[in-house]
Amino acid sequence: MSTRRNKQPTIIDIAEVAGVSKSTVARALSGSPHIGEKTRERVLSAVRALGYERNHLAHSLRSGKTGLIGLVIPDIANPFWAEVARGAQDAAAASGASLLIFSSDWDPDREAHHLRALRQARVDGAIVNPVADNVDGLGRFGLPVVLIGSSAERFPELSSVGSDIAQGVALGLDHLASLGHHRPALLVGSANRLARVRFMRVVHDYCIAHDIDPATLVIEEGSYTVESGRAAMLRLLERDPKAARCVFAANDLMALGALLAVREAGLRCPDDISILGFDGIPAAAFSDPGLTTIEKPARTIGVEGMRLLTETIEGQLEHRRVLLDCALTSRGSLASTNDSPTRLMAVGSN
Amino acid sequence: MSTRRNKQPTIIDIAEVAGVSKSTVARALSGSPHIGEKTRERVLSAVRALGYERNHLAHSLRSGKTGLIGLVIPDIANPFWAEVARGAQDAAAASGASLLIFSSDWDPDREAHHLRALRQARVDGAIVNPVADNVDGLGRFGLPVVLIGSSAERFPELSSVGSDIAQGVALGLDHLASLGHHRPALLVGSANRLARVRFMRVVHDYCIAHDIDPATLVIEEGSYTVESGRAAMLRLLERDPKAARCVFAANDLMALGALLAVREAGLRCPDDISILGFDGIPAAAFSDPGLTTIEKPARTIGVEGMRLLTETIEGQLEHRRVLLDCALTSRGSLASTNDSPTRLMAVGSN
DNA sequence: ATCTCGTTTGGTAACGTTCCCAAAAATGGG
DNA sequence: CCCATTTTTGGGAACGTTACCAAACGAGAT
Repeated sequence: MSTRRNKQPTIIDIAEVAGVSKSTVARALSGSPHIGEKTRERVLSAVRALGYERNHLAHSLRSGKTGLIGLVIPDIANPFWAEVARGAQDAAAASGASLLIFSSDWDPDREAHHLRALRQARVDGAIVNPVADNVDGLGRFGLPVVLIGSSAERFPELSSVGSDIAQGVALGLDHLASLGHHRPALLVGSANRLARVRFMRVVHDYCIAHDIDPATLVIEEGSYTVESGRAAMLRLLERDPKAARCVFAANDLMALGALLAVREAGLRCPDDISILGFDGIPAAAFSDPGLTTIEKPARTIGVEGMRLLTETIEGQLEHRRVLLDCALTSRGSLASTNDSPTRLMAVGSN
Repeated sequence: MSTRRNKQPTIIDIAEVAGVSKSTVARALSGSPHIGEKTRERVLSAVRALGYERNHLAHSLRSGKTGLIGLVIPDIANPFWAEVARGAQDAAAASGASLLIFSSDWDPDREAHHLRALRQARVDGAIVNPVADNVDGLGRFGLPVVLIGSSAERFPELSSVGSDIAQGVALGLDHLASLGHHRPALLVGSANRLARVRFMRVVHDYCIAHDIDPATLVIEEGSYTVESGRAAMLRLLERDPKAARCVFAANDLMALGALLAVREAGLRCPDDISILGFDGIPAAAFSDPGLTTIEKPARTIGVEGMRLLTETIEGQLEHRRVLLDCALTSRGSLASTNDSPTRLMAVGSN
């Protein structure tokens, strides 16, 4: 009946040492007022002596709360999502919760698999960036959920936090227009991805509002990777070397790829071709020229997502949709159309 | 006594529906052979009908295994560690485990805090990149641990997996020597960081072995960030503009910072100054010129760490130290000393 | 001294599993 | 058709915690 060796002590061990019942130990540990001052001291010193740490599993099983939060994002190795994860993690740590992080790789099957794992782990809730079109999987998740990122608006009945793409795109297109680029070529993502549809719709709306015929825009398709951006830019240059003076990419990786392609083609950015990115990944600061980009508030998305989820779990919040503003980060990849038109000739003849 | 509404069903609910005892349900679920074929069918169809999912908490409490693995790294938003995390996560997912990821921010207190949280969550084991000098915290962790990264050798009694820095540094210095750079300037990390000490020792050993006096090496200190690398490079150029023809940075971020500083100073890489990085972060591919770097097998470190940990947990493995080879990724930031000496003049007079 | 009231304590039943042991049912041989 | 043996099933107890209820205790009022 003595303290078991080689195992973590339980409240029963404590009770034995302190000479009280386990109920009393539980009271001392939970800071209940219904306990004498000297007994509390005795229990707490026994706790210190044995190095007791409460078994979170048993606590969770009894109380129904695990202190675990699920985070399902496309790819933790992707700098944007890593930043979101960091924000969520900081917020979670601040409220004493732990994060279970999963990468879905934009695969609905994997997402469903991870959601199931989260439910079985009895997480208190989850923050999810839902992939394309599995409406049902999320619907029957049955736990508090906060959606993050672009595709959140597909589920208007769930709380969500994302960056305001419409505001970001408008910010970018306004800025490009102010430099004289009224009809930038677009580097968009794969046709089957929701983000592409949304990006296109926002651009379309902007064009309508600004008396530009959307049909006249030059569009190339990539898959959100550097390599696909490079290939798309090469296709663009091949299609019409002179037409593309300005490119607006739907994410920074493709923009950086475009930058590589421009250099590869013997052209210069921004002198010959201006490039505007979207996301604000750290790597955009290290390119030459530095990539001017519309920066999504990645870390804040994680923090706010966690905050919304906490409130949802505590039942204080019925439903909310948070849209965070994007910001323009100017580096060197944009030039005005009035700048050195001769330069284009010089390099073109090179 | 009927199925509770609005709650996840338990094996008791299943037992009721299938008209058997909970023991029988447990047997059907665990695939035990001691059960009749038709009863198993009946139970399983009840499981499907109710949408039962086993409560992982109760299972863990009873069995003593949680299927949770802790991962403590300096910063999940750091591309190198994000890549490690991805590798660990893939390996974990393959064996049905879930990862609890924590960022220590190189702070021993945070690390200790996270290790305590992991112990309370009753994780089956942990993969840790230990920060500087808290030998004790890890020693009394009391759970299976695998160390990853550079500082692992501080704890020779624990299994660990890391990249072979000595091999990587030798690879880099050999390569630089083959280009005529026999005495590269060194951009190292903060003096209080273990990684810096190790890097320096390896360089020292290499120099002794190659008849180079280590004392003649020019050394600048940064703190593993782009900005600190930029500042260090600027100091280096100020110290002696002509001396530094080649810089070997202890990590890629500082190398990229150095690249920015070189450009800022009106010089060119690699024509005027060669830069070699260390790590192999994705961003190194997007700079101009692309950063030649010694690439650590980040993702493999995560995968192998997870593999070692699994074996340790299962008791198959007593102790092992795995060292993975680094690889040289050549991009464009290195030039031979024989290349265009006139170029230096031309730019220098610019 | 007795009674009441408030504080402090212990006992016990959950939470949902798994595991062991014994009871029941099915099988086979005489 | 009965007994021995195997297969299948049910009834607990346990994992470590929390929560509720009742018992014990002291103190103050009568």
